[in-house]
Amino acid sequence: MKKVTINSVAEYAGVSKKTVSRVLNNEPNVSPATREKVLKVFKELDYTPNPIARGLARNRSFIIGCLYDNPSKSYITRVQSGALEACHKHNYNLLIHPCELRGEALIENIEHLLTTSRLDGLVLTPPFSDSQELIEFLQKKGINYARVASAIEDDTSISVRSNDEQGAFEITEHLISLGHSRIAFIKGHPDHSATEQRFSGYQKALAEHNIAFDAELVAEGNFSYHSGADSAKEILDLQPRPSAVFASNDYMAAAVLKLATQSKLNVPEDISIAGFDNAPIARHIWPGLTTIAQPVEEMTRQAVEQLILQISDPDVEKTQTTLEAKLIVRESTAKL
Amino acid sequence: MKKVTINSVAEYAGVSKKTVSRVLNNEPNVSPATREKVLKVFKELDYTPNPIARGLARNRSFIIGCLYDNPSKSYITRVQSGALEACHKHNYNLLIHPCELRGEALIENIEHLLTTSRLDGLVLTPPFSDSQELIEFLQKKGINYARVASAIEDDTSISVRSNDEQGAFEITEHLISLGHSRIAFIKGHPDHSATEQRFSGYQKALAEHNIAFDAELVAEGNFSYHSGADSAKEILDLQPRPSAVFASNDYMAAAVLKLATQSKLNVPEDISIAGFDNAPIARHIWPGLTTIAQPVEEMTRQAVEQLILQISDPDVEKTQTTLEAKLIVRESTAKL
DNA sequence: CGCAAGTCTGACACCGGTGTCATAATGTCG
DNA sequence: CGACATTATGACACCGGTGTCAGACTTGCG
Repeated sequence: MKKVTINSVAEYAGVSKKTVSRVLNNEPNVSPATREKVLKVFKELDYTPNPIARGLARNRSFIIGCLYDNPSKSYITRVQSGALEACHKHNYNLLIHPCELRGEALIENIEHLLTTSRLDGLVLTPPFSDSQELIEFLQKKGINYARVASAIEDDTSISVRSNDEQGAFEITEHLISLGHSRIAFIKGHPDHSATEQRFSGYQKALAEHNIAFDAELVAEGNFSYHSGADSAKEILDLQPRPSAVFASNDYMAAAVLKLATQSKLNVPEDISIAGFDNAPIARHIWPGLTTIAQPVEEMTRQAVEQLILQISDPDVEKTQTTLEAKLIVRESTAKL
Repeated sequence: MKKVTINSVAEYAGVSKKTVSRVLNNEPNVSPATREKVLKVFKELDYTPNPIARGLARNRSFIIGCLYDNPSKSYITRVQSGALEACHKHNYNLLIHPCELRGEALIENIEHLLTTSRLDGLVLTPPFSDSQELIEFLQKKGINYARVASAIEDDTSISVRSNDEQGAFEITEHLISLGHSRIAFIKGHPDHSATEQRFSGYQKALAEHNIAFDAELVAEGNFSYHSGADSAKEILDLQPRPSAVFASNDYMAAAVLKLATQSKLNVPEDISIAGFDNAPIARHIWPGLTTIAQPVEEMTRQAVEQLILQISDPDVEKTQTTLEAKLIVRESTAKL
């Protein structure tokens, strides 16, 4: 099968390759007759323009890279789905690149990524959106990027986040309003800025309602189901047992629920459980988890939209947006 | 910031750009002194080769595309993870492209994908790995591809699958060995070849043990949690109620479990439930689901390995591989 | 020492498109 | 109908690399 290039099309149609290029890009100043003729040749020869050549000439790849290092599969797919929506709308594609924040080779890794594929921009999801080192590197290299769900204030980059502190405040307040005062808390991964935000919301709600903060009730997790299971063990063994548990995400909350159920505790009669994120698992288990719905897709979608805007016009102002999180009450929390 | 190209490096180092290119690609026939000199200039100017220009000259993008249309997030992330492992090993990157099999615009969609990004190859996951139309299109276009988890026999393409029929047979036999004979079955999505395979394994196990097949016990699902919930309703209302349910994947099984628990049935005492896939949810809920572990990552990894081999040497033979599925017994199934 | 073989290097075309600019063809208007 | 604006088209350089090939410079060996 012979390759069909713009040259063969031009020759076959009896026009210059520039004219073919004009038809290809719907540029003006081509007579209808010529345009028709060229379009017919496209069909006849089954011509497909070469995106690489195009990219070289325009210095664009129309590919956005998505960086993540996150144990939650559902978070990742939600991020991807939001990013893809924005990409496809603007004829971009999405390349995914999971890697480890802690690997000392992070910068090398990203450098290698940029050497093997030219990317027009990068979406940084937690914990990368919080990595000062990475951000400085990208700025030095002049790579466009957008930060998703980072609490770091920085008006020199595009950033879309949701109000984690407020969400954590609300769900803690929800538990308090049900009569709970002995509320355990499971923290997230220390590299994520959301971890501090959620913890702070929990503490503020306690303070607001004059409940003394008790460090004994706080367990260290890292957002993974497994870490939730470990923390659950600690918490359920406390004397007296807390009447409610607020885990920093739904996976850890699901782990608490599983262990509680295994231990013959009834949820929510014996203990209330709340999560965060509104991951699919929150409604796939029984009882369904009371949680905070974070607009992950929407955050990522907006971030990528902004990023693409930025790519096509570097002078556009870089905006910072904060979206609202929403309390979702299901069956896992009840009156004390 | 001025762009650093191979030309500026060559000029600065006082050599030809071809020599720079040689150093870049570790080609022989460069004197150690020259090589050192050029490498030093790389550092000094902070030079990064342009992957697009490279791609144009070599007619390669070093990007593999991954096609999917699957409601299961965990399946998708497992596919991605296997594909990424193989890609990174060979310095390829992965571009993801979810799209709808049923959209009448499938071919156009893929054509557009190939027009916007030049991909060196495509991994087809179910249901695309079963789409004759797509496969013919790719062959016509001369695009390399590999098929994952398709039951279609076709020795002209790379294919890696697991033995779904055998897996379904084993899990059904497991239920039978526990004393169950009234075993309900929830089918998967009709577009996936696995659906027929699993159904057939179920039927064969029944036949093997002289249990009459009863069409009333079969519900139509589509692999989604939601469809599982609908089917669960039908099944739990049957008179007499089946003593076991085998759902074609874990999401649908989880839906059955949730509805059963809500209906005050004890699992597995009152009803046994089995799934398929060993998705994370199978061990995140209580009781844990008895299921079949499919080596999804490994299948995809092998498929992409083969695909990359194919890309670098078109004469390599296209292989078909079948991997084993494995029964995992958890708490959701018990003696009648 | 002389010649063949091997090592290094650069000139130049090429990959398949796009941007710039000159020029030809056509249209407008007094 | 001539002067001028507008539209249509192509020649050519260019994007930033790689492949081919020729020529200069070393080396080995009879």
